Amino acid sequence: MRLSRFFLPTLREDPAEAEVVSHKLMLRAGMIRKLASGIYSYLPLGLRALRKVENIVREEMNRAGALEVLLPLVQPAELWQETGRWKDYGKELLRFKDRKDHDFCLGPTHEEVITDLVRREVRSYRDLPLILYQIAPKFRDEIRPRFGIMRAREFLMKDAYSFDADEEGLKVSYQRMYEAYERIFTRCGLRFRAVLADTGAIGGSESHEFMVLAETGEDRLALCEACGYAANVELAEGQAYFVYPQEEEKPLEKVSTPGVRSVEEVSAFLGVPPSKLVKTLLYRAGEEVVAVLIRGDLELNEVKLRNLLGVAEVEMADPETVERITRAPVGFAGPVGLSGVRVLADLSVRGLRNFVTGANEVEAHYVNVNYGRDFPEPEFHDLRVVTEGDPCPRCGRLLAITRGIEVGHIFKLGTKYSRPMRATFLDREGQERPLVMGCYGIGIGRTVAAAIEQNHDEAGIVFPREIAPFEALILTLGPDPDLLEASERLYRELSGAGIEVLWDDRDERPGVKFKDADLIGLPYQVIVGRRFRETGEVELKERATGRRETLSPEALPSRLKT
RNA sequence: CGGGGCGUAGCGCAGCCUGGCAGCGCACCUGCCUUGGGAGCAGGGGGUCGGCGGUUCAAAUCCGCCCGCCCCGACCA
Repeated sequence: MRLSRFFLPTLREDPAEAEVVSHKLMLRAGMIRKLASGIYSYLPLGLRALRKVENIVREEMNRAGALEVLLPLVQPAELWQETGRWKDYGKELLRFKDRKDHDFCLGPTHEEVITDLVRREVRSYRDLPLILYQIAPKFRDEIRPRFGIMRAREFLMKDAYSFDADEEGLKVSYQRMYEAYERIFTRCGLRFRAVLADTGAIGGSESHEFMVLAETGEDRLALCEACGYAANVELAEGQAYFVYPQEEEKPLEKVSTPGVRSVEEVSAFLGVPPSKLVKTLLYRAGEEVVAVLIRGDLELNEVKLRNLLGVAEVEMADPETVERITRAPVGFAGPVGLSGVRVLADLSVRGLRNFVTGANEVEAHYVNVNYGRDFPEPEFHDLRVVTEGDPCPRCGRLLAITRGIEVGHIFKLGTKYSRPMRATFLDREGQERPLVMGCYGIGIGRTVAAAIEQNHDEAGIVFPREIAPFEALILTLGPDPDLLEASERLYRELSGAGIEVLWDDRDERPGVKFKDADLIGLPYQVIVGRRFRETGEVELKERATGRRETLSPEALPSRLKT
């Protein structure tokens, strides 16, 4: 492709709207443009990178025995009512009516549609296992679209669904997909980890997320280098017991703490470390309000709380509720004398003696609080976010916390959808049984963004070879006819050798061409300039390393093929 | 949805506080010149100042309402 005929609007400056590198670079490199919040157009260069990832995914899905289909984006409400998700999915599901006033939605995911398809066609265990997938747009009306294409509302996703006769079969399908995912992200040139994950709104029993390791990732991961344990901190298990020194119980004392509310303030005011404080957090879970006690220096894990309470959603109680229950403004809640709510406590509180809590009274805290004596022993559960240096729940060594970008997520669904939708088959004994399902997603655009997040420098993108929009860029430095002629010959030869090559034949000065070349980050730059005039040779620059070599034009095709 | 910020030429921004010519850099067009890291000179085109309403002799600027976008939190590929 000749650059003079290509559509590549590069930007010299960072766009004001972009914050993270991948977003800035994708805009600057002319890969994407925004149409509305979370809604993007792909320009030719961006689309080529997207297609590269898409093709890797397609190849590996096919290799794993999955079959490609294409499912509708627009879906009737009736299907979603069958599984109850028309009510449960919330505002992320974009709903609308057609001209006949029938309810529809844009598909944020396709469990309902695929289950409907399969229940109509699959009758027998002989048809199983079956894995279907598609690579198609999804629409999720995200609360806060972010980071460009990384969290878009409309995005391209690969979603696969497995159907098996039993749990054993599901295990095999799941493993097969897990391995395909490892191959996919490896081929995309990414450093990633598969981690245990919460199943969230999709549901099911077991789940792994594939996380690209990057500082800008929205997720935190707990990793144990000793035994390989890896989990999203959302569900990484906190250690069972903290061992506290045995202290004598001291007498309960109420102290005045004027204007002092937060853990830091109380800690500084009383001269007591945060780990000697116990926070009392009030949460609303549906109709119920619960109080959760947790050590002052630790963070409550809302996912664990949600799963413990068996509800879809928990949220911090609003100030009015806090005041009604504690009879004090926010900042002074405590377990002593608290009534009318269920009191839960993180394991970090077990065994802790003589701690500090709010006194349920304006500007007052209790010191030397002890459960069992000053208030009833609470229910202890693992409710905290694990932190750096926590022991690994498997082997007890220290956990490290890193950040990651979720590019893939796989779930064992079981019969969560097949049962309500009555997707059944007849087993060998002629028994009707529900299909056992799994589902497997990959964010295609997100994978491109994550790859850029992980592979760039000050000058621009450094595309991993397998997903680069082109393999090489020929830079013709100067308007001389002989340079142009030689460049064109090279361009034809490389193209003819099956190498995807872009030729910067624009009438621009060398500096402009070099800057754009580094910005768009193709793996190789072929420089036809001064050296060619002198010796008839061209220069090959590797984008990733900056390494340059000089060689004859004839030697180039075979050099680039290795 | 809560909190913070921003909307002025294609992009990046100044002007707004203190009302009175709509500006700067880059990009774009023409000519000359230049060709190994975003050249130079000369000339030129491009604006509902996010929208609507109000105040005023006069509004980008002051006031009100609305819209859009970005960032931080809860959701997710």
